Amino acid sequence: MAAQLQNGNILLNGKEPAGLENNSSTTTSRHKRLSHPLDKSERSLDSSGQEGGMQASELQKQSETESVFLPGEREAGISDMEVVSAAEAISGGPVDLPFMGGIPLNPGVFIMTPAGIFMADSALQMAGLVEYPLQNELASAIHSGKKKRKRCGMCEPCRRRLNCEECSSCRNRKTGHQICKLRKCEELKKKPTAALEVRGGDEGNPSSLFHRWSWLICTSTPITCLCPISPDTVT
DNA sequence: ATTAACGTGCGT
DNA sequence: ACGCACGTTAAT
Ligand SMILES: [Zn+2]
Ligand SMILES: [Zn+2]
Repeated sequence: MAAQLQNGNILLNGKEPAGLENNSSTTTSRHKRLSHPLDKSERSLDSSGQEGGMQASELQKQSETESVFLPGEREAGISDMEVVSAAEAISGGPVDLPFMGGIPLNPGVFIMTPAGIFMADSALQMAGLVEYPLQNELASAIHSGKKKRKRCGMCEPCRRRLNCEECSSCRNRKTGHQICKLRKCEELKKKPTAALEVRGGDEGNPSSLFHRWSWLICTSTPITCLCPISPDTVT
């Protein structure tokens, strides 16, 4: 039973058990190609006898995830992605969005949607107003060449919840150790350095989550939140 | 202990 | 440049 507020595990966007980076001199995965290049079949043989596919949590997510109340506007070919973040967060469902984790929840945030008013752990994150501070935190770490980056959780690939099971990554999961190509975070695709800068641009994009949601998001000030919306404020 | 998946280097 | 295999880290 851990389903209750996964994002509640406030890691604090700050320090983790600091001072642990002095083990090996290896930057990360110093690996060598010592094996013969032609032993693929051999590798596939090692099957741990524990694959079958996804595990409980994955399956669970599949079943739930139907409630969508976001302003439809992009419902063309939604397979198993798009909109969900808010729905799940609100419904108290399983929230696996990484950008929700490790963030000091802002208790005083309300979100108004055509479906009603809700309170979110952090509407800002939901709206993509604020980028993952965790990532920012890691920025320095990245520069210093350490620690693995985490998926942003907001890009389209990140929002997919099912492995396609057909891409090379899925097919070679055993040996490849890579996430499904269709689920590979756009952010992680960028070079670590590039990911640090730029980003954002959301504020300028009219079709961004920001513009789509900013009008109904009241920051701070809980209860007294009177959505400051005037007919002419909305674009 | 297991599982997921990032980072890296080599072969192509 | 790209894909693959593997070491390794982070989370369960
Ligand atoms: Zn796939
Ligand atoms: Zn992403």
